[in-house]
Amino acid sequence: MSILIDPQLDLQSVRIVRAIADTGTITGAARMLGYSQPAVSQHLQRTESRLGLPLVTRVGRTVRLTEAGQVLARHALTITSALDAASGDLADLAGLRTGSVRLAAFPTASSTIVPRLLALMAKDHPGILVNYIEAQPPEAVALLREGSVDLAITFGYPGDRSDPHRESANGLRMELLFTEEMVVVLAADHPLASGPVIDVASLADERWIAGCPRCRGHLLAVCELAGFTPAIAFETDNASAVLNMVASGLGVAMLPRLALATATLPPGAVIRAHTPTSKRSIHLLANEGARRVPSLAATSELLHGLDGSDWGLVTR
Amino acid sequence: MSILIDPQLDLQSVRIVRAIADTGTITGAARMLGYSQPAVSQHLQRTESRLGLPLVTRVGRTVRLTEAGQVLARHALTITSALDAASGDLADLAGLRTGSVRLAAFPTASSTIVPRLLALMAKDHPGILVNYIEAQPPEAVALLREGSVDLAITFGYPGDRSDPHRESANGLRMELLFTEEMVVVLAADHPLASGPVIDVASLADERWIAGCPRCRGHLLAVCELAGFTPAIAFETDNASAVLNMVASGLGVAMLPRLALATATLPPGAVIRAHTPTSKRSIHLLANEGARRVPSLAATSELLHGLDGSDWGLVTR
DNA sequence: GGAACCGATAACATCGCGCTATGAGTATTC
DNA sequence: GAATACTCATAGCGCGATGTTATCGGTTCC
Repeated sequence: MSILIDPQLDLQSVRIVRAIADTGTITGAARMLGYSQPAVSQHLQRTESRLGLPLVTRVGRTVRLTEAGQVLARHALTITSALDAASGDLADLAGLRTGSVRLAAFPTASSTIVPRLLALMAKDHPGILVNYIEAQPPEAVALLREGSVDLAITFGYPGDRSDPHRESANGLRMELLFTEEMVVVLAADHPLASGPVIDVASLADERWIAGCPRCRGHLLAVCELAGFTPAIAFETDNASAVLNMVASGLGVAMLPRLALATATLPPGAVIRAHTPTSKRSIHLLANEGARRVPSLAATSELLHGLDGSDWGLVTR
Repeated sequence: MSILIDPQLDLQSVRIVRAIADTGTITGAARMLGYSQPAVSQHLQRTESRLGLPLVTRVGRTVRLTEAGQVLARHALTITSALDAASGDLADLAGLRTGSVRLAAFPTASSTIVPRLLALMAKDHPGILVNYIEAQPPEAVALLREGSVDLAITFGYPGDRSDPHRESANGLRMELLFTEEMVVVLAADHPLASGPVIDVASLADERWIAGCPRCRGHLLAVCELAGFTPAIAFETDNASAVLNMVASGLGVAMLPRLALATATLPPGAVIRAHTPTSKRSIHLLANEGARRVPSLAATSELLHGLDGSDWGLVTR
């Protein structure tokens, strides 16, 4: 289990001895390795003095391996093939022939963005294994920070003061993947459902159904801007539940467009734009330096190229 | 079969990544490897930029291996153990636990010096394999020159102009092992057999039995010095044959003392010193640089320590 | 909020390691 | 047997890789 390698035995020596074994001359070895003849000659002498053993003896005008040289030459193949195997594996990683990506994304993405990504990955880079974990943005960031995950897909709201650009510092890099509009969900028989666009202020007296904590935070911010504090009657991060509660007349809600792609809109609910309009952005978070890891760079590139317009996502 | 190793992957990187995998921090890795923390940090950055792949990511105040880093760490054990195996084998050679010696010696030594040497080698360095070839001095030198043999035990005569010191140039090294006297062999009933010392000149009219070519050359030189040219009736390099021929009254002979150790003196022959006295020397020849090869140095040392006085050899 | 720990960076010194030019010894050639 | 060509060794040189210490920013823990 000793990690101590004899510092007196370096790769160059092994390569040189092997080349001499192959060609029979120092000059030939030098040519094979792309060095000048004196370079090989001197290196050999240095190695011999380090080892305290001659590796070659002069015979005639050429050179012949001593017993020690022959021993080294015999080991050379093993050593070089072990190194070749290692650098081959590294080349596979660099060439995207192998590799793995550990990805975290928020729940709504699990049934929209992520499946589409995985299909693309399987097609373009079949050798790369993707490991997916569902996590809300804060947890996803934590996983990223502790190194349990390589990439995190998160969302954020413009005024959000918890992650927008503060994450880009501290070694984390944030890239914008999509933006999407928030929409208001009303019961189909709601009086305001007749108009195409709804003033949020006109919903001041409604009962609200809120989503996840961060979504609730955004709702509060929007309503505050409109001059009121919403009465939140229910909370659930299940979009389908929200839609059905609205359809049942339990209240109104504000959802991102993407959430609507995960659930079928029940007959009793309608979707409307609102003013002042509000948006949500979807980010890709990665450790600084992920760009240099081929598998992560490839995943990132595919994500950036993804078309989410059928879900109401805007690429930019 | 490519010998080309990715020059972008060096041992240091492998060691560092492995140390980081073990300790979890760069500082710890630096301590483990005996470097300063910035050294490891910078080396890591260089390697990453060479590879085009990050190997670590900062997490909290420590550091974590990326997938590439983990791959490299997994390979690290294989690579280091391959190197450890190589340097272990080299250490065995250096420590005389393994190794081989290819030895050539002249025929008479085969049944005298060499067996004694082999016994000592087996006792002192049981891990070292000795490969022995019998060869007359000229052939032994040729074998040495062409690299087929590591050590050669030869003999030479003082006036011999073929190998005494000319060999010490040209990359061959010659060391004196023993000297021995030449003796005259007479039939027991020979008139001169009664005296203890024989004047060579008094043997001018005898028929001579000569040995190997070089021995014959020496005989000619000695006789020339005594003022005559010997009549050579027979030639054989088999000492036992010579002795029996002399015992049968076919002639007289001059043999080295060592030759007498290889054959029992038949009753009909006697040995006498002669004047002017002549000597033969026994050498160890080796390629320059053999002193630095442990197995050859050990063999040489045992040879120099050998006691051949019971064969009439003089150590010096 | 302060102390301790970790990693990154800056500035700097050194020496490993490559190069070219050249010399000495060996094999091949006519 | 001299001329030629080839191989290895040496000298001299330059540069860049790879260490070092000092210091700073950021994180964790009490």
